[in-house]
Amino acid sequence: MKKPTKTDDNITSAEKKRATSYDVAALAGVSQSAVSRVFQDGASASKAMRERVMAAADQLGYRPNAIARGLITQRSNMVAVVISKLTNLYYPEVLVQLTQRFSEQGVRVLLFALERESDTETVVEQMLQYRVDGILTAAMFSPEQLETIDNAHIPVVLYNRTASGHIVNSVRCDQEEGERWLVSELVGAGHLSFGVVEGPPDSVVSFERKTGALNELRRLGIDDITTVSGDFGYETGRECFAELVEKHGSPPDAVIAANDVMAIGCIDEAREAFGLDVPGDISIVGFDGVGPARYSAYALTTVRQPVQRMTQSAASMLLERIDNPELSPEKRAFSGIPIRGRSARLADG
Amino acid sequence: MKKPTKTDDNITSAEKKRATSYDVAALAGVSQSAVSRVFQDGASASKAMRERVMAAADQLGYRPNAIARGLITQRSNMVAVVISKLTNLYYPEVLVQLTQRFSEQGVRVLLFALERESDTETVVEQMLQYRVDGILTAAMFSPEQLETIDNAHIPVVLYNRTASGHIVNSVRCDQEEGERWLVSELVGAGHLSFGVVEGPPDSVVSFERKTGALNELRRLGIDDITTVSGDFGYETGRECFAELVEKHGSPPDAVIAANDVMAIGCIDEAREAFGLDVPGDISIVGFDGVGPARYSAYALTTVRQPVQRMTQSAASMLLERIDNPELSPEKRAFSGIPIRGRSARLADG
DNA sequence: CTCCGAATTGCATACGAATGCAATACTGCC
DNA sequence: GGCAGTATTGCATTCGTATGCAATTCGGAG
Repeated sequence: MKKPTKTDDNITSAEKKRATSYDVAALAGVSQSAVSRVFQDGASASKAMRERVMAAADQLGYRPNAIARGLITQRSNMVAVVISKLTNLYYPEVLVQLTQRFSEQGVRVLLFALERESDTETVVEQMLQYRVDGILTAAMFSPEQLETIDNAHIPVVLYNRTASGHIVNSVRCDQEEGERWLVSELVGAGHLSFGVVEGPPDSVVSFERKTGALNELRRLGIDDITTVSGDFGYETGRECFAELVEKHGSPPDAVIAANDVMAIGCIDEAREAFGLDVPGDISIVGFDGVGPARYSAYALTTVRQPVQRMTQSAASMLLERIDNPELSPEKRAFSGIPIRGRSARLADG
Repeated sequence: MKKPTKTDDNITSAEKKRATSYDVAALAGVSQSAVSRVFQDGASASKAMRERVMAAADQLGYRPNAIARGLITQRSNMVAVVISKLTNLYYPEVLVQLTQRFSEQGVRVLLFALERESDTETVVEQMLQYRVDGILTAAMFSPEQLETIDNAHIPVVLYNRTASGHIVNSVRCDQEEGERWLVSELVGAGHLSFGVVEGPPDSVVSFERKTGALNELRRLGIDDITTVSGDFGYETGRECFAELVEKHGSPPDAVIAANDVMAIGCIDEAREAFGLDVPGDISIVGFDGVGPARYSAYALTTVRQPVQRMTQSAASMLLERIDNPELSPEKRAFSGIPIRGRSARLADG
């Protein structure tokens, strides 16, 4: 043990101000650059130096200021993640996974939560001001906004949506394919009249699912189709079912809901308000494969998104683009996983 | 219109480098400080100046660098929000609301998602490095970690947990009170044997709920109590119920689950695997009042957390502490809202 | 027209760390 | 022991914005 430098107040840990690299340098009797180098990975520093600096550092409770570092390195090590509240009830799960993926790579997540998918007004400005290294969004940006982001040379990955007329990276679940499977199974099992419950108008996911279902239905020669729309929530799921029955005059043979939660709403309404047996009297299917879809009171027939693989893919796609900005745009589509539940009568076993 | 400064390449928008306040200043023919002042709220700038600067600014696609600003003002305008994956299925909702609350106040959210509640190792270090202005956590920090944060003079608000032996701000739902209500109603309706399903061992919420329930049960003279534990998830809810029946020898009169999702699991297992009628043969209650609790296949009897008010309160509590660090610690407890569902036979109507 | 006070504006510096370059300390080898 | 070559270290500058202080301008009153 050596005596502390001349005027040391001997304060246990940081008391007055946050310690800076200069403070550490002074205490350790080295230069500021030395301190900086000790706290980096590939920098050259002797063992002795490293020890002296570290000792001084934790005596002062020093830790590098990521803000200052970001300023000089032009790298904030932050990515923006955008979600919208009503986009879909299952996004929270996606969000947690994404955050963990980024964390593993030493990248922090700056979260932006929108009320509705189209509330992207100020968000872009915020992201750019914070100089995020990349953007991962599960909400729709306008072409102008994408243009703005492009000009700032910030890589973007769209999650479950694809830009209209703008070349951009995306990771998505193939909604159309999933709907085709659902429809073909239902039609194959003899269902002739259909109800389609779509989601909020500004949801791309809902649009794709509805379109996928309708196209396949028409292709198979089905034209007894009634359409209503909700907001992806349970309550509107129930309301939609009632509305569907009213519009159609009687319950259709099958209902295709834009997501699981609305499908569950439909099932409850069908059973409770109309005394129908599901799937005896009517088949009801959803999409997503979220937790509640597995509850055995529903045991939904649905298409599960491979969330693990999708988030993994999205995170690494973005990180790759950050490290290598010249990579050309890429679209990755994952097939959904067909789940034969007990909420619909399907063709085979 | 005046001629552009001598060597102007006349690039439409930001092309090469991000424009800085100096670039704007040069183009507008003013000083850098003038630009800085125009982009602040309470700064003095003449109308003429403001216009010239703004014109130059959006010609260059300039936007202030929040990183640099943070460095000089010692304010990052970011708060850290910590959640853990398994803490509770209902947290995603909390998270979205919190983020919106902070956004409204011009504060950005840096998100940290833990695998389990006790994985707080590196998180504290990260938060301090990024110089967040405040911390809102729904995961447990150790006393040492709280100490570290304290030394850095960063205000903290705990969400639904309270520190052991460390004075700190918190916003929580009164779990004990809620459990007391559930228990007294059940006992009042004549239930004599109880099963208690607790959550993961490192969950404070689970601990409080279990303790609250057990204390009240004992106070009312009930001692036929069987305890098992799950992880807050649906699957373990089902397993727990089976385990409960096995340990007890027969189904108890009532089951108190530490959260709604496990309660739902119990209901499904009771009905499907044991052919029991809920609530005819057995009463099952949960806690949280999340979405699926309302699904009419379950219509859980539960205690709903006033999420709106809690998030609102937590956000403003933290923001107050940021603006005024000297505010003394405060604990706010919100009563849960009793929900008389159809999953339990209660005393009165 | 002159002078005073208030409002603007510019100058210079600070925030905290990273890094190119030059100086210095080591290492091994002959 | 001397020398070439490499590994450490320090110096000085940079990132982009905010702000105290001094200089300047402006407005109006006398």
